[in-house]
Amino acid sequence: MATERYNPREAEPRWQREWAERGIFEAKNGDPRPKYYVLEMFPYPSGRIHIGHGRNYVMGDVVARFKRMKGFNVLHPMGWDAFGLPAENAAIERNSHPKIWTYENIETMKAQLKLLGLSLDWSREIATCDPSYYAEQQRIFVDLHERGLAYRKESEVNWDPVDNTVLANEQVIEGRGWRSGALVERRKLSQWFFRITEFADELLSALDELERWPDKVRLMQRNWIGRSEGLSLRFALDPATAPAGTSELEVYTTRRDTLYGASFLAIAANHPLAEALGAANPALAEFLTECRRGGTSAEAIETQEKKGFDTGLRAEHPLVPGWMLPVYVANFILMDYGTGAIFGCPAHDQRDLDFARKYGLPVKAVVLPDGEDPATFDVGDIAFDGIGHLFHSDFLDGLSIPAAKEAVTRRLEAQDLAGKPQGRRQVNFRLRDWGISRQRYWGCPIPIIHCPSCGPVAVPKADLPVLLPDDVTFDKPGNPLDRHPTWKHVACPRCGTAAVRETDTMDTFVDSSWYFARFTAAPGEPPLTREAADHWLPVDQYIGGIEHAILHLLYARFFTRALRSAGRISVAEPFAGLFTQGMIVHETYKDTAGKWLFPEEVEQRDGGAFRIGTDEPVTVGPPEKMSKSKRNVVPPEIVADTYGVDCARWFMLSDTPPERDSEWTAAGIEGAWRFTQRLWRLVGEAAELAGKPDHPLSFGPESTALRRAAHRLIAQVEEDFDRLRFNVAVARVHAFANVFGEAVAAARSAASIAPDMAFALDEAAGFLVAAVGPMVPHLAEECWTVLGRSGIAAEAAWPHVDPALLVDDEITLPIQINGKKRAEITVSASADQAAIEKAVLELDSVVRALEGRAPKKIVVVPKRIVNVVV
RNA sequence: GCGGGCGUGGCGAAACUGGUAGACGCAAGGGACUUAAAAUCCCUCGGCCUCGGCCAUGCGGGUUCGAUCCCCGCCGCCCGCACCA
Repeated sequence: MATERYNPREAEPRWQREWAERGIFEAKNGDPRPKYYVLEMFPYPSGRIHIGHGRNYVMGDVVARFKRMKGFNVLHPMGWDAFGLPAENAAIERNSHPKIWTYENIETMKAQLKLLGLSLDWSREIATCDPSYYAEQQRIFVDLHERGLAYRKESEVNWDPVDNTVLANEQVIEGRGWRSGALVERRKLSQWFFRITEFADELLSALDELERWPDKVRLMQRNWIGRSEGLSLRFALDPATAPAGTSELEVYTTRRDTLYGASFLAIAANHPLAEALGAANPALAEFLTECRRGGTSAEAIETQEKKGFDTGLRAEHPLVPGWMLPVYVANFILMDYGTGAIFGCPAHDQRDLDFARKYGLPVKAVVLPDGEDPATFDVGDIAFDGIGHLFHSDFLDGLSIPAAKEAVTRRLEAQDLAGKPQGRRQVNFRLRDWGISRQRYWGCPIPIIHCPSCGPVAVPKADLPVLLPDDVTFDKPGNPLDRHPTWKHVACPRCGTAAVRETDTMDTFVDSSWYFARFTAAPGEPPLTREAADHWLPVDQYIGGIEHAILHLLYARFFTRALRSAGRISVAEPFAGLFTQGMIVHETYKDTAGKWLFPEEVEQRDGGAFRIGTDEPVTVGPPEKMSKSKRNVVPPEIVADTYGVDCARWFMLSDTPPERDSEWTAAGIEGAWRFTQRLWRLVGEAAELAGKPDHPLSFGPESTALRRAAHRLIAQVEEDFDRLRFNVAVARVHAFANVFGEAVAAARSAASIAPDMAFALDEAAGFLVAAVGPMVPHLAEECWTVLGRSGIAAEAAWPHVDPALLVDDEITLPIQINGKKRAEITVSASADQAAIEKAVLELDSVVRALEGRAPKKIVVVPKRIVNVVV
């Protein structure tokens, strides 16, 4: 009997060796088959992985293996996002070197990933900290620098006082550093930037074409880019109040329709005009200082009072000569958005209203909600920002908001102020250029040399790479590169005088902005060739966490466009399909002393939880994201040893939709174990019963029914894989296993097995193995052997479905009376509507339900339902 | 505050995006095999009753022959953004 247990501990390593020896997962660039590029977001080598990290790799692996079976030349690579701060922190702690820590972790994690039986092309493995990787990144930087896409400017930056480095806006979450969690401070520094705003419009409009991206991510990016259409409008300043040499003030507004409701102008505290006025006004200067003290944290902003200071400056309303508006400095105006100045219309903007009430400024409504009486309408304390029509607005009266916006824009475009149109249409973006300078050692050096006479000069490509020096110390705070005795001192490549290297390194998000392109180069090829990149890109299916919805995914999109404009590649978008998977969560356990316990230390019985060994009661907490600190982690090694990785893979794919969080439970993994064993038994038994069958001349009803189920299984699972609905695919396999199990049981108890049934059993077993192959690849190989198939399962073709077997010749239709199901009828699939109606009306249950009444109408939806209406 | 999503048995979930609500699994209960256990197999499993029905997809309306699905109004969770003019 072939019913001995399947032993994954023996079989899994054996098949992994076999795959590696055959090299079947190594993609070839010249392969004539259609390409398919599947990629999971590459990991940061932080130490060890737990089973929670495995989910997206397993999902990607199912796709990769499935597409391989479908005949694609699949690229499924893996690498390491290896630069970053934790390595430096670890180096400080252990008095070691970031490189040592990083490469040790890579080794550990690589072994763990290999344990999962992933069909990865390890021949293309990369680590971003490898000089061969960052050398190319430096060349790209130089290319972008030449095109003005990388530039340097003095700017106020987000400073993380714990990590001692600068953060991009995207990396500040609720006023705190995304990694350290420290409250971010503002500092002024000279920084390198990537001109992502150059592509703001493209990055926004191209989102519409990313149809295989989640709507949620597209929306988040859309909001982040934050396009607004408005009017840039210059106000003439009253010469009597304006500082010398200043005659006008430019504001940006989207609500130019409400211009007749204006009651003040406000400028940012760091607006040049505010600074000029402050020079002559000590009280104002003091107010400006106070504004600068304000924190940028969410709490600080929320609780911060809206404060203003009347500068005494007066500006003339552009549409009403002689109407003078006061100019305030206000602490809520941002210098880096628009022009750093606004006009306030309190009636139709809540913030302006609060400000106006506080400083006793007029509130004049100019948009009337439809249906309101103009004589009695009053905004009170809630500004009206809804839809309505203009009133109290001269030539705009009666216009809708969009019409009024257009009318005002036309008028001000035509109106002259100091020889130029007073207003001009302007599109603004919330998106800021990407600051990439980091005052860290363990990153890609920025290939720039600062010369006292030439200024910043790019390192000539012939001199690249700028290598990180190994001999650095971490005993003092600050950047080790900066205090290295010799590294930064070089001659200016242009004039030869003594100069210094840029000691900042690049944000590690730069490293991950092009790694998918780096993978397209075959081993031995140059790191980024247009030919290879154009062949493989875009990535057909990208898989990773939702937490990268903005940061990584926006940067990678920008970088791809930047590479294209530098002539390095031809594609504009890096990822054609994106999938954001949910996390694996696990209950948490605490002992009586409040110490976290690992799941393997806890036993659950009799409705309680107890510590194994001591029997001490354990407090069970709700499922949370697996994390080392809470110890609610499951190491892959333990799962592999106990159940095998196929079992873990099966469990990870079962039950929960892949985009949702999934709970890891002991009962769940047990269930997966039972099913994998059942698969093994069923296939083994079928193989034994069927022998080596020939194709029979005809099929009886039983064998046909089994074949229908098997062919339908393949068709359905194929669709499920294409839509990444792994949980549904698993359910279909279960359902088929039930059908198949009955057929096997019937065959077992039969006196003899007819040739058609022998064939059907063998075919069904093969289809079942093919369907589960991408999910449980090791088990599939064992089954493949048992079935006596040639070759190996990983290289097998996806089964061919006979379309004739997908259509039933009889169908069962539910029958509703007035929309409620009352009966069923089985008819020939070719029965026409009249025949169905007739048959339905003759049914006992229908006759009874009609109680002698004549049906008003009968709705027959072909192949779906019959509804009799009385 | 703005934007978005989600509410289906004890639990995870399905339901061809308007057509038999609860597929499939987990847990639970009962049974078979066994000296016993494990393993395996079979049955039951949304609620209520008069065993033929009635009520059930967060709540209340609506559209439709027919609504988990579409529309309107609530309630409750979750996520993103956050002084963006």
